[in-house]
Amino acid sequence: MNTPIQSNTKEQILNVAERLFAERGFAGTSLRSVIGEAGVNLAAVHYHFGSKEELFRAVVSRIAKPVVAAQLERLAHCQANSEPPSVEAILEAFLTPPLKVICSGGEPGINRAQFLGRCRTEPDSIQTIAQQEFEASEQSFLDVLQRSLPDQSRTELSWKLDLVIAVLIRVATEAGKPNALLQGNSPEDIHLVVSRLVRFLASGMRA
Amino acid sequence: MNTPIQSNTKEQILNVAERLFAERGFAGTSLRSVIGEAGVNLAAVHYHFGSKEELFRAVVSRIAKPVVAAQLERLAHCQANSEPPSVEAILEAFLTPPLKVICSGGEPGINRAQFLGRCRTEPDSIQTIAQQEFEASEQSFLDVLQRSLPDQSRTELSWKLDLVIAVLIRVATEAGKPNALLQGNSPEDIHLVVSRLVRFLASGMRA
DNA sequence: GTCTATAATTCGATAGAC
DNA sequence: GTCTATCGAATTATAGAC
Repeated sequence: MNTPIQSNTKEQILNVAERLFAERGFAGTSLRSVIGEAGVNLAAVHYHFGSKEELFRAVVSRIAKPVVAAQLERLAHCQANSEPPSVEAILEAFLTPPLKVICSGGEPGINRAQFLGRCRTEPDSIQTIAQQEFEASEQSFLDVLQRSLPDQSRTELSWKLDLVIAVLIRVATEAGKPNALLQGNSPEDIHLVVSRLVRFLASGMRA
Repeated sequence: MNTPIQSNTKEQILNVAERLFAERGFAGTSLRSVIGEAGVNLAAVHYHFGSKEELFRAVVSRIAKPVVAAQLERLAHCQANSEPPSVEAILEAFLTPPLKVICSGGEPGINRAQFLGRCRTEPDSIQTIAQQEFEASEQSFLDVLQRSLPDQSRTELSWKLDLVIAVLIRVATEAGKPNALLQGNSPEDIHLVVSRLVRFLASGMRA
């Protein structure tokens, strides 16, 4: 069984890049600072990722992929129960996966939350990269929301979902801090927080 | 009249620091990059502000002071009309001043919005500095909210107000972009956006 | 004082040996 | 896959003409 051992260089770079991007932002993080802490060669970054932007995209993608998959699965599940689903069910499907993934990671989890928050204050060219990774999910949720709230324009639902995401990211970034909404990372903790957020947001979506 | 002319060195440093902190974050901004663009000596920073952290606080403070003052004035005004005021009136008093200040500045206004967004993704030690500058206002609004919504615990109102701020900052940061909620900066634009946000948030505050 | 030319640095990216 | 060496672009600093 000569299964080629996956070098840990790639993952090492991703781990350091995730933390440094979270701490210093995209422009503030040089590739040389990443390879320094990761203990790898500069050329390895370009070999594995191609460019700094693609490295950034890979960091986003590693976070986004399981989240988006879980969101779409939950969305399909609640559509199977009723079509269109209630606003509450849609919000629950949207909010639960990111909170689960981000909270179940300990120290790296905090980095990921901070990283996602950072993405939204980056210049447009970078913010777009992050946006693209979550776009498929957001469009699907917008489609279902549109059917659940047919009286509202796409534009209106669009900025409302954007504000839902702002709330979600704030909760994730603050997780674990004193007085934060989200303290532990047990399924019960997450379920409680999601139901509170749904109550906080659902009527605003309808308004 | 030997009134000492206020050197513009201090303001110059503040202007450049505001922009660089917004673009690169606290850690990503070196004092040398600030003094470089400001055209002043490194020692001037320590003379006027004492340290990099205090410079950061000064930048926050310059943004926060007029915003907080206007918020408290509006809060007092709506308390004069009815005590306790409605949730809608409280939210309107809270949201209007920052949107006005941030939107009426052109290019620097965008910097300020981005800066405030950045603050919330900084490490705790830095985030705390920003928090302190807005604390007086937030406490006052929490007090009034508490009387307006006596059934909810302080803790509950606290995280809800925190999410209101997350929404506010998102709207400010996105201002002017395509599909953004806030496009222009006329009083009518701002009033329309505030009323939409109040509708989006008010029922969630009560839930 | 202001402007231009250029030297020095930093950074992302690539080629080629191993 | 990893390394050394180097390129080209962008930025910053300095020198010198006017």
